[in-house]
Amino acid sequence: MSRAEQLREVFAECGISAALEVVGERWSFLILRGAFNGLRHFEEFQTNLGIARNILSNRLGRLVEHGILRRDPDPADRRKVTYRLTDKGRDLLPVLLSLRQWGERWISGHASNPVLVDRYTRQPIAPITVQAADGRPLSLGDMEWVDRADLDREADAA
Amino acid sequence: MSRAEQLREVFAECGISAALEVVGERWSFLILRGAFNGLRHFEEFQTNLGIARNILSNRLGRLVEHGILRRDPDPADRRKVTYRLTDKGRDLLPVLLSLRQWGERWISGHASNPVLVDRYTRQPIAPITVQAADGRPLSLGDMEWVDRADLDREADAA
DNA sequence: TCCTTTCGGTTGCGATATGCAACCTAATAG
DNA sequence: CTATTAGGTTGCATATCGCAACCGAAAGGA
Repeated sequence: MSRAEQLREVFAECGISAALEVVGERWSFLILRGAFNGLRHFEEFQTNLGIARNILSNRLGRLVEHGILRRDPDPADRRKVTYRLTDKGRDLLPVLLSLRQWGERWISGHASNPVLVDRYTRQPIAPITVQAADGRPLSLGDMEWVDRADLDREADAA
Repeated sequence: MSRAEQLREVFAECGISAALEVVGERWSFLILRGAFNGLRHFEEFQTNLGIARNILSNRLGRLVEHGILRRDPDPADRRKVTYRLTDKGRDLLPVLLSLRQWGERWISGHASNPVLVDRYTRQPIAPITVQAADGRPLSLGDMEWVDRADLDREADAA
């Protein structure tokens, strides 16, 4: 396989493409942010985010389809529908938070409100970093992209 | 300020909105992924990602404008232009990696290739997690959203 | 009971973004 | 001195988006 073919395959099967298929549209992240902040109903999302109703409808539908939100009727009021995060959706938190921290650091220049704190110590959460298996923080210079086949071969040789 | 006004302000000034203004378009993340994987030239991005040339041109321009990529002429061949990550761009790595890990876990179902390893131990990097200031991993139940003013008041009271 | 409001949408329409293919200019290669 | 390569730009068709108006079912109020 040529270098070019290899790269093309890499890009096609990468988890990033897969993830972007599902949450890549402009409003998806903002809807998820809303859900993490406690929004549950259509009208709440609409008025708080300022999103067009048809787009919101479409995005909520997609997120439900992909198992990121669950859609349930509200038992107390049958007009209402509640949207809430599934485990799959909740697992997007590191993505949202790292994006938020980057935006705070490099674009808006200050911490946003509200702050996400450790419930017990009341300390804000730490910046999200890339770490080694043992927990050491890694910077780009400490890391290397390795083809999985090569990595297996290294392991065998050792 | 009403609860609704408060929330609306929260959403408008949030780091996520700021970040999405810059890297929120569909192809931006994929271009950045390419840059992290060593792509440098227009034609490399175009053939490897399969992106339309006009869109690629536009996105590269935007990323350069926002200081995420640097655009330099290639000293060896004056037809060529090299695009490379700035510090601001490199700092997006946690976002890219957490998105990739999520896609691998919940969509494609398997680890992508190539693997990012610790250069010295040859171990793949750890899953990206949310941690407390002291490094303890936190799950959603361990955390709480707090208004910054309230948090300051708590600190004063203590 | 009838009237009004709320909720979660859908529909129509114009503006915007996207993808594709052809074309262009400068620089290099042969 | 011709062909090829690199990095775009242009035109055109299509897809997506945002806005505003509308809708049906369910509550709420008199």
